This record gives sequence, structure tokens and C-alpha cells, in this order.
Amino acid sequence: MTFNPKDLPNRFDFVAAQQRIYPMWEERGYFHAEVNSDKPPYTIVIPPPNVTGALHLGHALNNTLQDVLIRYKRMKGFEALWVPGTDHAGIATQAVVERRILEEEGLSRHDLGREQMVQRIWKWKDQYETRILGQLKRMGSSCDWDRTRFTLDPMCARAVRSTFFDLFSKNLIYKGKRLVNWDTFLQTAVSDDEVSHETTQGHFWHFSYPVIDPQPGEPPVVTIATTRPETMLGDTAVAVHPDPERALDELETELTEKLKTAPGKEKAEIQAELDQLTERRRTMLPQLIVLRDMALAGRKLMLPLIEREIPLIADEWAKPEMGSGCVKITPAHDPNDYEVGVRNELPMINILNTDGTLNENAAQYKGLKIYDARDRVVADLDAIGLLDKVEDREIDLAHSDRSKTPIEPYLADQWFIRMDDLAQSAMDAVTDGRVKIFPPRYAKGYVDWLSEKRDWPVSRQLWWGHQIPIWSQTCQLQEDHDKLIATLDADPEIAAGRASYQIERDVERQAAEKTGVIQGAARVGMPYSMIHVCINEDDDALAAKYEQLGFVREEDVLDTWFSSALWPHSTLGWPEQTPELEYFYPTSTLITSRDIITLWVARMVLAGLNNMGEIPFREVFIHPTILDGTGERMSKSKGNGVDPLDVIEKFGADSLRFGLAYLTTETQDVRMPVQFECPHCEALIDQTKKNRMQHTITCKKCSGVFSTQWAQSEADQALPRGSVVSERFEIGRNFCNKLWNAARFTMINLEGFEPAPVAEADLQLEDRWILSRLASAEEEMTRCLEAYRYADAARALYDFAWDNFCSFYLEMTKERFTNEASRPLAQRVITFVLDSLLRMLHPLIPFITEEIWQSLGQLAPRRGLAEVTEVTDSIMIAEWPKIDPAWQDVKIEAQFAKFQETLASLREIRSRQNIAPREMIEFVIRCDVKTVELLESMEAYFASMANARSVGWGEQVTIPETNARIDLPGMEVYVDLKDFIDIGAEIERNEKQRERLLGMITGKEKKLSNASFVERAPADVVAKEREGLENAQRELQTVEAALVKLQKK
RNA sequence: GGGCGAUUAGCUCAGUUGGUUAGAGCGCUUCGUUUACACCGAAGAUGUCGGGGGUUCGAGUCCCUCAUCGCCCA
Repeated sequence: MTFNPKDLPNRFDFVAAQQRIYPMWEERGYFHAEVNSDKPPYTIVIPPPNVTGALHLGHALNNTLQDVLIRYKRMKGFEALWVPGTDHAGIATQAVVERRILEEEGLSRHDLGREQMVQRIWKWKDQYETRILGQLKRMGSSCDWDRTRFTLDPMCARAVRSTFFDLFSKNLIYKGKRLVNWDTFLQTAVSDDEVSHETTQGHFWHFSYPVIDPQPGEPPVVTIATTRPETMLGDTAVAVHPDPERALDELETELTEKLKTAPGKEKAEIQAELDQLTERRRTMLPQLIVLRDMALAGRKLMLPLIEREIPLIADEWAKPEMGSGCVKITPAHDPNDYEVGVRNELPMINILNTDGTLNENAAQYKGLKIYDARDRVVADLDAIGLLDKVEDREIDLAHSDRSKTPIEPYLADQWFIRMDDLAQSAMDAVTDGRVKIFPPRYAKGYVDWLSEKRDWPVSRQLWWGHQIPIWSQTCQLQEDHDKLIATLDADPEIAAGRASYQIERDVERQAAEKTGVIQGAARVGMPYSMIHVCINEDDDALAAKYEQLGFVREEDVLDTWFSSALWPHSTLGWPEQTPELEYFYPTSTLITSRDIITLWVARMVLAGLNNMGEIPFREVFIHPTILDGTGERMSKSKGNGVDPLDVIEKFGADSLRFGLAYLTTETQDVRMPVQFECPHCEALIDQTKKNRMQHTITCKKCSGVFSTQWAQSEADQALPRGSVVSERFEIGRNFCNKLWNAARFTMINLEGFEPAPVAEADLQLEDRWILSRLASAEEEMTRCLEAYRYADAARALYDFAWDNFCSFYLEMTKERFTNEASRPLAQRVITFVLDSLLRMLHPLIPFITEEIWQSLGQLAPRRGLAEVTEVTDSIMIAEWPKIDPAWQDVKIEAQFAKFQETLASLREIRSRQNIAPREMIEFVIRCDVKTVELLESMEAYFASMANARSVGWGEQVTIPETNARIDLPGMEVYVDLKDFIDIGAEIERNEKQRERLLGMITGKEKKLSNASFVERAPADVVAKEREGLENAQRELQTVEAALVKLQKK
């Protein structure tokens, strides 16, 4: 059965094509990249999507951009490797699975136990990994699936172990008690980055603490205020400013300064503040000075309810301009107080259990939940007359992104990585240009963040993740300690570098030894030291050996970003010195979104430098964020995420890809209003904040009910599913269809095609024009893509394909195909141009270009322009088109533009005169001989493209009595109107024209009469302006003459 | 509070180093099915370039300022 292009449908059947083509690519191994080829490597590692949920359009964008580059580079002759994989996303995934199990089975992770829980999460991971990789495949991603990795797989685990051991041995890992953001629901610390702050309505409670043995002139109580009353149970001091007078002075100076420069409407506000300050100085300062002196004298307060003596201290954290000027200090439950506690060597009393209930330090409140304790504390203080007042106040409430529950500052043991040198190395890599960030403005945030060099807390109290490879043992007595150290020092494993140890002295005990703050039994109970052993490789025997010595393994796991940081080298086999690592590392480009520049990009750079001694990638491209119709970031958790498969089903993968690339501009995020498509009647219903999380939606048009991605109940899920779509992908679909039909046209006209080299001399004007345009398009496409200007690259090809190739070249070949003599050349050139266009478009729209390539290959397996060659079996492995930049020819383009303008004039006149398309029009052109020569050769095209026939051109032509006229530079176009003129339309048009010209002339005259413009503007600009004025004046004359004539009729 | 970005046609966005009276796609109006394509073709309408000031012969573009929105960091 031979292939007949006439059998092709007039719409591209993307469903069938996608199903056929992707497996073909995969089976033939086109996605696989190997070492040691004769080619230069080009490598991208995927930002591993986390297995929490399915991908949305944000990921689709991210991966489209990667695939475009990978396919482009592959065609350009690189050994292109795209490493795929997924991220275990520790806390996020555990949280999702935990919540699901709680909802569905009413069980907590503790009910299940660690092993079972982890097993359940693995099941979840398998399910979502499959789903995610499937989504990527449906999008056409040309990943090397043989190299698919998971951040928790054995290969990555080994890299994590090695890195951790290395850092531990270099003493860059240490354990410390730090105030962390505690998620009481998930019972883990979360990083600052996983905490969101929001302002809510709360209260401000004012309490009094009695002074112990007040001296004459001293107040009997000190007043403090708090938004979290229950924390008073953990208070270990009350602070007052050490120099309240100076503090007020400084504030006053500052406000006075500000007042001078402040804009009018702020002045009143600042003045009010100043007045308040003066008042405060009068009424409160003496009191504050007394309190300060009390603090210096070592006066103590009695903490109510708990009945604990706490000191009054002098510390700058107390703000004399705020409230009573005194502040309670709870070092174990407030970040600022923690600092104060460290500064003043205060005891740090933790009042919380990990689940958010109060512990034994809270005495009679033990076992209560935080909010219940809060109520009780307030009530009890009120009962003993120590509650002064309660104010309403806006407070900053921190909550966990993961569990959506309030965060409690909590003092916990954490493992930290010392960031000092590591951060510096990563900063240097960007500042000295070894790693380039696009767009460059993002480098600032990266450097700023790293320059803080904050140590990285890496332990997470989770079960899902890389368990920290540390075994610890407490030494109660110094003798135990000395003995154990001696054993370890004699240990051959440690000598051989298979394990390493560290000594931790308890900071509290050391402080206690120094200051005697903690006394008696408590001090005696504190251990002398803790010894930590880290084991390099996963080695059960070695672990057992240390466990026999009394060491116990750390339960915590590592922050997910720890394993992600190693991704560019761990995926290539590190710590093994694999050939892949040698060849593909450093990778070429990282494509990611801006929210993880610090969390991920920065850490990959420092990890790469530490482990490999080399940057992980040379360039980083930060792409726009996909927003929904209301400007909010698209995310699964918000419910405004759109499944790329919805778009693929409706528009095809190519349309999705083209649409996304077309939207990827440098500065603007992508706003994507989406609609639900009613499966009953295809009506579109805008997605809103209100309906986006609904399980079902009722169509406003047909009243049919359909389900959404959130449908859970069986009844809901049984309803037909309404896809989420966006009209923004229509541009891609329409473009693909245009391309499809252009190819269909070409192929239909390839009858008798015989490939042969084409001599330059044989080329027609339009051939040379389309080749010139092709060369420009290729150059622009390449330039834009290399600079990550995807939208411009897509636009360049879109415009070329549609406006040049389809609207003109292809139209012109229609005439040539009817003629035996001109057909072969036209066939050769159009085939070449189509072939080149397909290759250039392939990275963007791989499926349709492959589909056309296959068909074209049956009709023209050998093709080319100057040289005829056999084409490859698949466009995926075809070379990037060889296009000579010398084909770009401004002269040819100018000549062709003349033809286009003439054609446009004829069409315009036809349209404004309401001449039916089938009615042939006759026209006359007054122009010079050279133009005649040019236009004469185009005569056939005026006929085929405008149904117009010339009845004369040249300097001496007879102007038709009744005509419509358009002036072009160097040309006057007249259409003979005989008797079907619409005078009104012609007058209207000429009047409009006159108005426009008058405006233009006035503007230009004004400009040119401005002496300084003529003097100071560059000569060519002035000349251009003069010429423009003259042209406009000339045109105005003819328009006015035409008007006079028309008005006579 | 600090940083980054945005504000251009009804909608979504381009607009290189300042230089003709600002462009595209969708939508809208009119006309059209001559065998590639109606997911199409031809023609058309639509803008105080967020407001105000400044620099300049000349500002959508550079500077200042205000407003609104978004993101990141505190």
C-alpha cells in the first residue's frame, strides 16, 4: 500500500500520533546518552519533582523548557543527556501520607510504627512516581529513562552517606541545641523556608509579676505583656533596658530626622509618635531607671503560678518605648528571648512535649494542650489579681506549610552543617562567573542569602528520608569518657577512615560548671559528654560492632535538600568515579523556578564544589512562574493547579509545549486564566477561588453536574470529569494545524518529485526571498534559544512559518505547480524549506514534526538544496538544518516587500470598495522602469493572490477615469473602478487619510522648526524627518486632489 | 522594614543601545468556502503606554516620586 498524501486528514490527529511516536523513540533508544562518543556532552539534570503529588502546568513549563534545549542540542551534534528522577521530599510526602491515613483509617504514624509507616510511604511514592514519569512522557520529554533516579534510591543513598561522612570528618557537622520551628502536628522541626507568616487578630495580655522584697521607692510588681500567656511558665527572667534614657534619646533623634524628610501625609503620624515619646519620658522614664537599678542590684521577681524566683535583668532587647518597658524572657520558646538567654546565660526551660502538650516543667498545667493551658493561665492569673488588662491586637502567626498548624518555637537537639567556607565557595562560583545565572538579576538573591552564612540545620524528626548515619553514646562520668575515647582511638576502622568520631560536651553543663546557674541534683545528673560515631558506608557489621560498644543510632533523618544538593553528581554515580561522571559532569544547564534558588541551587553549588571540586552546572536559567487567572502561583495545594494531561487531551502535547514556550518571556510571570469544560455541553466555566476546590460543579448552561480533580466520594467520582482548560493553548493548536496543512499541501504537490541539486542561478525571486527569510529565522531562533529567550524563539518560527512560508511562498507555488516547466524547481525548494522548518520546530513540537517527517520521508526520502542527501529515520536524530547565513539578502527582501505592498494595496481597495473576491479587478501602476521589471515578473501572483490584472505599468500610463488610488513610496497604485465605485467609502477613506497626514505634517513641521532638534539630533535622524515630511506633504496633495474629484461626482 | 519584579488594546503579552503618530495572538466588526488549512483567508476598529514630576532636541524606553499587585527575605 503506497502512501497518498491526499488521504491525510485536514486536522492533525495528535492522539494517534503521540501514542505511536513516543514508544517508537523510546524503543529505538533515542533518549539514551552514552559516554565516549565523538561528540561533546550536553547535560541537564531534571529538578526532581517531588512525589507528593502529580505535576501541574508549572512543572510542564519547567520540563518543556528542558526538553526543548535537550532536543535542540541533540540535533546540534551534542551527546545530549537529560537525567530524570524524582525527589522523596521528606516532610512533604510524609505529611501527605500521614494525613491521608489519619483521614481514611483514623490511625497516626505512631499507631503504625516506623517500619509500617515507611512502607506505606514507599507505596505512595511508587504510585506517584509512576504518575509523574507518565506525565513527563506524555509531554514528549526525551529523558534518558535508563538513568532514572530517586533521591532515596541506593545510588543516591550512597552519595548522601559519603557526603555526610566527609563533612562529619571535616568537623563541618555538629550537634547543638537550637530553637527550631516545631510542627506539633508532624512532630518535627521545619526549616524557616517551610514556615509562612500571616497577620491575624489576637490578644495582648498584661500581667504583673511581684517583686521579691522591694526596697523603699521600688515598685511592688513589674508589668509585662505577651501574646502567648502560657509561655510565662517557661520564663527565666524579666528584662529592662540597661540605659532607657539613651534609648529614648536615640529614638527621638531618629524620628526627628525622619520627620524632616517625610512626605506630608506621614508627618502627622511621626509627630504623634514624637509627642508620645515626650510624654513617656515624663511619666515612665523615672520608673524605668528605678527598674534598671533594681536589675543591676540583682533584685528578683516571683514568677506567679509556678512560684519560681527569676532575675530582673538589664538587656537591650527590652524596649523602653513599648508597653511597660519591661519584657518577659522565655529562652526556650521565643527566638529573641533565646538570644537574650544566651547573652545572659539564663536557664532555658522547655515547657513543651513534642506533640504540643505541656510537660512536667509546666507543673500543674502538665498534659494540657497549648491553647487550653493559655486559657487556664489567664484565668488563674486573673483569679489572683495579676491580670492587668487584655488588648486586641494584630499578631504575626507562624504556621507550618506542611501541616497548616501553628508553629511553636522549641528548643531541640539538631545536627547542623557549618556553612562558613561552603557558603563562601558557592558565592565565589557565581560572583566570578563560573556559574552564570539567567536572568542575571537573580544572582543577587543567591549571593545575599549565602552571605549570611547561617548554619544549615539538617536533622528532621521524620521517618521518611535518609537516616542520619551517626551512632551516639552518653558518657555520664569523665572516666567513662576517657575509656571510650581510648577504645575509639585504637579502632582500626576509624584509623582506616571507615568511621569517624566526635566529642560533644553538653553546653548546658559547661555553662552550669562556669556559672553555677543550675545547681544540686540537676547538675549532678548531667552527663559529662556524648560521643558520636559516623560510619561512611552502609555496613551492618560495622554498625553492629559500635552498637555492641553501647552506641545507639540517631533516629532523625536528613533534610530533603541534603540529598537534592547532591543530585547533579549523585545521579551520575558519585562517589564512584564513573565514566559518566567524568564525561557528563559538570552539567551544562539547570532550569528551575525562582523559589528554590537558595534552597536548592545554592546548595547544589556548594555540595558540588565540596564533593567534586567542581561546579555542578555552568548556567542556570530561572523561568517564570505560572499563575492562575487571579495572579496566584499555581500549586496543587491551593487547588488551582492544572493537570498538563487535561491540556494534552484537549489540545495535544505539541500545543501545550508550544503554548508554554511562547509564554516564557524574561520578566513576566505567566498568568493563565483557566476554565472548567463541562463534559456535557462543552460550556466553559471560569475557575475562581470559590469553585477551584469543589468536588463537583454544576454547569451554568446545561445544569449538568460534573466532577473535578478533588472528587472523593464514589458518587462524585462516578460523574463525568470536567477538564480544566485554557484558551491560551489555542495558539499552539492553531499553529500546529497550520503547519500540518502546509505540509499536506506540499506533499500533495510532490507528484513526480525528483531530488536534484538546485543551482543558485535557477532560483526565482520568491525562492531567494523565502531562503533569505529562512536564514533570518534560523539565526534568530538559534540566538534566542542560546539566551533562553524561548518566547522570541517560538515567535520567530511562528512568524516565519505563518506569515512568510504559508501566506506567501506556499501561495506562490500554487501557480508554479500548475506548470510542468516550473514544477520541479518549486518542488525542490518547498521541500527543502519545509524540511528545514520541521527540523527547527522539532524541539518545540516534537510529535507533529515527527509525524510529518515520516510522511515526507515516503515521498522524498532524498532531498536537499545545494546537495541532496538521504534523510534519517526519525527527525529526532536529524541534524540541525544547515542554512547559510549568506542567504540573507536585504535587496531581495526589499524587492519582495514592494510586491507585498502592491498586493496589499490591491486587496485593501477591493475590500473598501466591497468588490467580491471572485470579481477580477484591473489596475494600473505608475512607477519607474526598474519597478516595472520587478512587478511584471509577479504578474501571475497578482492574479492568483488578489484576482487582479494589470492593464499598464510604467512612467507613462493611462490612469483610469474612475479609480481608487493608493500611494506607496515610488509607486502609485490605481484600481479601475469602472462603474462599481462606492463613492462614500472612497471619500471617507480619503478624508481619514487626510486627517492622519495633517497630523503627521504638523508634528514633523514642529519638530523641524525646533532649532535645537536640527542642531543636536544626529544628521540622519533629521534627514529622515525631512524626508518623512516631504512624503507626507506629497501624499496629502494627491489625497486632496482625489477628494476634490470624488466630491464632484 | 529590606530586596526583586510588574502595571502597554476588552483579555494575555512583546517592545533590544531613547529616534517615523506603539506591535502580536485571542476577542470584536465587515466580507469570503477559487481543491492546504473556517483550528482558515482578506480587510477593519480599538491605546492619555498606572498617576505626577524630571533629564533630553526627542521618553513606553533613563531618573525621582506616588499608587496598586505579586514574589523573596526579615
